[in-house]
Amino acid sequence: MFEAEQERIGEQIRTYCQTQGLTLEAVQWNWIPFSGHWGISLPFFPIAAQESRQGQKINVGARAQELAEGAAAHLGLPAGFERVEAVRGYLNLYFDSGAYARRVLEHVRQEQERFGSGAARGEQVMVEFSQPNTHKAFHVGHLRSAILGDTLARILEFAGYAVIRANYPGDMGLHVIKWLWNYQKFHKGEKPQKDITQWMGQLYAEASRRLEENPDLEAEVRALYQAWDRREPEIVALWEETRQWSLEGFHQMYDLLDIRFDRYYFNSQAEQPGKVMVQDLIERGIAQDERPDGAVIVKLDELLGLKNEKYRVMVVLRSDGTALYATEDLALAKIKFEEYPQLARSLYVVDVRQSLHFQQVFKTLELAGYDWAERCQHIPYELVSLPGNVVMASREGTVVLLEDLIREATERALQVVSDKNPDLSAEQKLEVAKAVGIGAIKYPMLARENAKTVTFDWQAALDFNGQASPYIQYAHVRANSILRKLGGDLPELTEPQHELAPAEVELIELISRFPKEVQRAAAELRPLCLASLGYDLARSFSDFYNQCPVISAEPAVRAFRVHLVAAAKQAMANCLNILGIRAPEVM
RNA sequence: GCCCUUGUAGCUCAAUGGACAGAGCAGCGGCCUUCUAAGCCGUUGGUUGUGAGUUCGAAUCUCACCAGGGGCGCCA
Repeated sequence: MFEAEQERIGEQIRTYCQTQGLTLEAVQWNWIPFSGHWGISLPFFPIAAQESRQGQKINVGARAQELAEGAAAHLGLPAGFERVEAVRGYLNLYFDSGAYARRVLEHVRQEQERFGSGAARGEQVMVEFSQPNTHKAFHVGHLRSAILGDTLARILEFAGYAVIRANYPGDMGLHVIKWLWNYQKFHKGEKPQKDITQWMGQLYAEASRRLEENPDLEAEVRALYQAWDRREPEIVALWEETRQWSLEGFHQMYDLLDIRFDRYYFNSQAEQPGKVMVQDLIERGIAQDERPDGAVIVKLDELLGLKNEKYRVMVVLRSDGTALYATEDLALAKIKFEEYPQLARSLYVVDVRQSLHFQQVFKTLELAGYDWAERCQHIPYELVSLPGNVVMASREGTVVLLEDLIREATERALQVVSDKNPDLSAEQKLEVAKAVGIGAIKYPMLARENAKTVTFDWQAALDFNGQASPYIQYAHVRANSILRKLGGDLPELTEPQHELAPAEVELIELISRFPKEVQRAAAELRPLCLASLGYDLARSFSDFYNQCPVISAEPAVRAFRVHLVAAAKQAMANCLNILGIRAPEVM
């Protein structure tokens, strides 16, 4: 937020270093830890070490301190700062706290819900996520891609990118045929009730069970698959109708989760174009057709002349000529860039087990000469497992259905809100329960490194205490409560006339960090940065809330603190919003 | 066999290569005539899997090893 000053001082330090016969490459400012004041810090060890490497016999620590002291003397006291010190090899510059505080709060007041957002970059990014299979249940295991992808899209958008949110449902395959077979034979004419995906999932499980109990029936399923391949109108019509049911079911789910998409691509739509691309690869000698004895493959390591196996061999078409996922992924990538030629990046939020697959697909596209291949990137994430390291799988029956989880979480939240705040209207209570319940589900999936497994257990998921989203929401509500009680417009914002309490200092510091953390989260594609900051903000606000009275404070102090409360509330709201979690006004 | 990934407090997880490795949960002890106790305060808890290396400085980078998870020609 104060880059201009930092840069100017960085220049001065560089000049100072030159007078010492040293070159300072990049000025990397750090935060000053455990200071209780704001400021920026620069270690002089790298420069001292530079001298050491040039053969001078020096004590690096002592020399760093010497240089820091020299730099401090050279700088004097720059405008906007109230103290400069050299400590243990670090140069610390402390902002003029009154001016700094006013500036942060003023900035938030002007930006409001845009606070923390980056300037538009004019760069288009597609984020593909969720990819649910139609004709199947939607369980907690599917949740991570949906939530992670949605939040990444929000982060990128807020950071200044033009984001296209894409979904890619698996709407064809053996699982769909099985479902259709079971429906035709045992459920003809039935229509889904209110929990659509649950019903679809039940029918799928039933189909699997029937086939397992009586394997002879698989001949019927195969026959049906062939009918589909011939595109028999009756089958196609049934597929289209039932697929729509699934999509409606997904839509209900996304609605509950506040997740939306701009564009849907379908598995089935990439099948034929994929086969065309494979034919092209064969003709150009990139793919090898080993049919009828083998499949169509791309020998990636061999083509690249690699000695160690890395990309291995990718099968791009089955020996019977039918398409695989790989076939379709080749086409899908191309379809995306045909539709959006300006895409700077095409991201795939897909679980980590498919890392090799995506490396193969992207490398093959690169070999085929598509210049956009290098703009494709797989964003891997680990799965959601159950305690005891049990992976959720529909077939094993080890799943927690999403409907059940959402219902349970919101019911639990409703109970708590009714208990804590009985005066709210039934409508308000329900709204709060949804915000809290959904937030409690989302937060643990975001406050974790993408590459780390999320272990789902009911107790932790429904625990609304501690480091969880209800804590942040609650802090937001408390801030709102103060503002509501004071009512009316905010007084004029001036520099604080009182000495700021440590809790005020820390809170302002955290608020000021938000814009940078947004950029970092976008650059690293890690929602965790913001999940952590949101929690830190809430904790810091709670601290302030307990130590610094607002309403009962004397007028001058109150005038300043009201603005601090408003800024903190805005920062927490923006942070929650970017995570896809609602910030209620009461709870 | 090859590749990827994880290992931090009893448990779940943090920590832009930087100054004393931090939270939550669980445990124990306190705090509601004071802006919502979904909160706050106090307290207990660590040779960052092991061993080397790079660096002025390593939980973080490199290598080896140990342990868990995942992936490796027609599953998705």
